[in-house]
Amino acid sequence: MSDLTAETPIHLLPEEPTQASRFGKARTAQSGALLEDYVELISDLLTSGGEARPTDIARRLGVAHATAIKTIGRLKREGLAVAKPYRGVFLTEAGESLAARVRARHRVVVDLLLAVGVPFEAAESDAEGIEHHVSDTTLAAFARYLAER
Amino acid sequence: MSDLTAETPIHLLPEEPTQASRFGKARTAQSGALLEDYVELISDLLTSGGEARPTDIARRLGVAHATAIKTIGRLKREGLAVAKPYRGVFLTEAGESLAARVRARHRVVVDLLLAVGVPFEAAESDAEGIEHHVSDTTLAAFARYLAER
DNA sequence: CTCGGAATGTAGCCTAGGCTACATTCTGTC
DNA sequence: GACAGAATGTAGCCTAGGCTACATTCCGAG
Ligand SMILES: [Mn+2]
Ligand SMILES: [Mn+2]
Ligand SMILES: [Mn+2]
Ligand SMILES: [Mn+2]
Repeated sequence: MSDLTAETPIHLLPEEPTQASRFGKARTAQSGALLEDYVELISDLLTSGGEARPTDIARRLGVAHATAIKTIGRLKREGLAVAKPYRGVFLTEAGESLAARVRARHRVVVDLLLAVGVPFEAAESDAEGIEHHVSDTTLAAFARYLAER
Repeated sequence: MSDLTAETPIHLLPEEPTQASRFGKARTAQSGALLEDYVELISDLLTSGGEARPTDIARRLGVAHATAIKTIGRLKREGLAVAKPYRGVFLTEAGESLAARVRARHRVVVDLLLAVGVPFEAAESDAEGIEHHVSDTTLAAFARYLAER
């Protein structure tokens, strides 16, 4: 190749700061993902069974109970949950509020995937990861699409 | 509440093994995300400029150069890239092949987001995280939707 | 040809999030 | 009421992926 760059599309690569900011946002979103899944799950367990025990949380998530307990400790440090030894886990106001938002977003993401033709199990499975990367802007667009469909 | 559970929807919670498997898939997908972004970016840099230097990679990703170099080491260990000291980074067959798949998927995800009404910058930004959680099944559904639209 | 600045590489530190192994506490059954 | 088994908690290990600080190498201007 000599001095072409003629018929190749110009904007193949985004500019550096733009791209760096996109990657940075993805990293930030990912760092909150685990806490989001925990509060959503704890809220579900509290609603459906009245209690959220570390063992149940661990089994639902598919991790060792020690892993769950350690993460519950982080939920407490971040003010999302409270738990006294051997007494189960409960959510703070902040935790409940986060859980509500996370649950609503999860449902919208699944519904959108179904609406564009994704099979049910793939929709539920992929949504578990996708949901954490859906911004408010995108969520609003999804809701609008579902409403106007 | 006494012994109701009457007018509440039955299938609010998925069964344990099902849910655990969904969370597990999300964890697995996440663990490959960084490598995917690296090979896609390296491929872009090689195509557009002929070389992929650690400094450029780091600047594009918004991380310190030492972080990029460490991850490049992991790419080498996993057989996705080759690099001799001070000589830039290149992709193996496996790396190129992964990059091609990742780039194609990235584009489909962005196109689908745009198609359902997500604004451009949100689409590009969210896609950077979402793409890593889109299974082959879901990707196929996206492509079909875009084709039939 | 030299030498200074940029790029590259190395070392070491930190946190998150997995795990196993072991210690402790609780609780339902007899 | 004792006690075995389940649940809970603790300790310690590992890897990934960030970072800063410092050491080394390269290369282009003069
Ligand atoms: Mn999730
Ligand atoms: Mn979810
Ligand atoms: Mn990405
Ligand atoms: Mn991408």
